[in-house]
Amino acid sequence: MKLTTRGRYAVTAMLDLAINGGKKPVSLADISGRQEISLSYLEQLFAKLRRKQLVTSARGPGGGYRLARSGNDIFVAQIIDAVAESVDVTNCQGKGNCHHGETCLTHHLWEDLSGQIHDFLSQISLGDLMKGRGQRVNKQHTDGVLQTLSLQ
Amino acid sequence: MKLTTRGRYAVTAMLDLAINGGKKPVSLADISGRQEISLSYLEQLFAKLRRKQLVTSARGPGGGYRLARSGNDIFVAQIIDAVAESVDVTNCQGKGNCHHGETCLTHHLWEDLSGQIHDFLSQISLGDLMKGRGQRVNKQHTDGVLQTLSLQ
DNA sequence: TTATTCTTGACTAAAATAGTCGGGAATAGG
DNA sequence: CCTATTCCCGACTATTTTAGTCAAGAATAA
Repeated sequence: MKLTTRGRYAVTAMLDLAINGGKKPVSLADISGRQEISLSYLEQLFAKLRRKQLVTSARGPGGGYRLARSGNDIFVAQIIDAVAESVDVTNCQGKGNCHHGETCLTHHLWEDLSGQIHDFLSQISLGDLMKGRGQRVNKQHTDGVLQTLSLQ
Repeated sequence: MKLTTRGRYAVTAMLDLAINGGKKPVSLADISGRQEISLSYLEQLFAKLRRKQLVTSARGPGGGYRLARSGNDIFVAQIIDAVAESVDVTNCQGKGNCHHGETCLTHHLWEDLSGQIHDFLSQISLGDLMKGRGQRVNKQHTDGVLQTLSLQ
């Protein structure tokens, strides 16, 4: 899990799609205009989003992109994972010098931490972001964890 | 808030310090050896950690670094913030074309999201990471949010 | 038929990251 | 005092990633 402007672009573009997408698909040119992201760059991002089946496409005039499913079923973690290469965590693995040492300990701890962040972002959907500003969202999770998101 | 290997290095190094730091300070050479991080690179990271008062230093033979306070009072978010430059979020602000538009909306939503991640990482201390592997940590927060961290 | 829009791949510029190098300054121990 | 150790600091470099460009092509609605 990497958090950079790239992921921000993708989330922003997907949110634009969620907001402006009705029956008609939304063209990248429109998103590019509204969000001030380069068209060609958007093309690269949406190629990845499509491969991960987060959006569907339609060519030709009046074409564009649609969310592949409801915004309530698309989560921020999925978007970020789709556009960002996964972090390489193969730093000490396979080497002989970290069998029982500290390296692997801290290494795994970081992996766990990264997993926590991932889980956290897996709980926030595009729908949540749309409900958005000035409100509070309470979500009950399967594992009984109560998470209060202040999206204000 | 950016999550890259740089932050991982810093968290790893600080955790090494928390584990191996007793009465004696820990030298960067030791950390470099154990964690396989370049000494000069560690020097850069610790210069920032010191400026943010997360560690204290002692020069000369037998010198090194110490945690500035208990590991229970040093949080992952503070470490990452110390070594990573803050993300520039001044993309649309100050321009005339985003007064009431979508740009500012999504922009702020991302800011909020970033804040959520920050809050999340502000709840995990070095002490939590040390208790570590194979356990579960329950933390009760001031705002009444129950957060279950599985550090396994 | 044509304009529109996605699709793809190769390429480039700029920025961030990771790491190097060399010279200092402080200080514990002899 | 001398010396090895360790932090301290700034400049520099190589590599990788990011962001963006360009060009050609395929599908399709009107």
